[in-house]
Amino acid sequence: MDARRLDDLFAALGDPGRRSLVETVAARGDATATELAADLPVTRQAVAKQLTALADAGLLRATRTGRETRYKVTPGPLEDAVAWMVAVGARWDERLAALGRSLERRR
Amino acid sequence: MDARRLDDLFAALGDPGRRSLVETVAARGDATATELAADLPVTRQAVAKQLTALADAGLLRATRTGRETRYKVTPGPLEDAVAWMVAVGARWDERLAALGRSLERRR
DNA sequence: ACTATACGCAACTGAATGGTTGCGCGTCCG
DNA sequence: CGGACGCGCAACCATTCAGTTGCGTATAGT
Repeated sequence: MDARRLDDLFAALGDPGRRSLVETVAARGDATATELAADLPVTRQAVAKQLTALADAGLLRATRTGRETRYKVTPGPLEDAVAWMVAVGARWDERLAALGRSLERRR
Repeated sequence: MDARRLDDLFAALGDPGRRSLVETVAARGDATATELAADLPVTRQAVAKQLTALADAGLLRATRTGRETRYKVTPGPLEDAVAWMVAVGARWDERLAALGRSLERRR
């Protein structure tokens, strides 16, 4: 488990605004910075910054086609985060332990 | 799912130092601020602040006995975080979807 | 009783960060 | 070709926050 990657991942998820962005992108399937900014009280650049941060964390993937760059969800890193939580909490929580076994089985 | 609680939770987990603290407490079973600060290049107050932040997020529970307050892990909130990740990523990742089904079954 | 220990609270400082504005560059379309 | 659209980069500002120092208080041990 790469600790450095987990750092970026959790830090990215730590901000409510960024987490909300991930939710919206997930709901839409994909989206651009300007599209997302249209429904938010912030500028496009602010959203773009957050999106690049999320992309750096591995949560989103940017694909530039023509003059627009679309972002979509790449849920792989979420598994690492889940794995960390299970590793920490399994000892004290039976449901997390069960989840850990389920995760292990699927590997 | 309480969004407010998730905010505190992810924000608490977002800091590498704090996450490391959770790991150490989990490994020891329980610990005090001074104990943890002894192995770290920071002061006790710094650690104490982080511990109270983690306690506010619901990840740790403080128990004062005599003149010392011991912290231990309360993994319940981690399930909420896992649930959020599953909700976001299940559509794009079969393993997360499977995890979601497993989580649902256990409810 | 006296000292050492362990803690919490408050004020301060420096760094990180979210947001803004301004600008320049590539891309689509009339 | 020329204007509009979409994006990224850079500088700047305000806020937040982690960490420190200092102090007061309660508990444990001698």
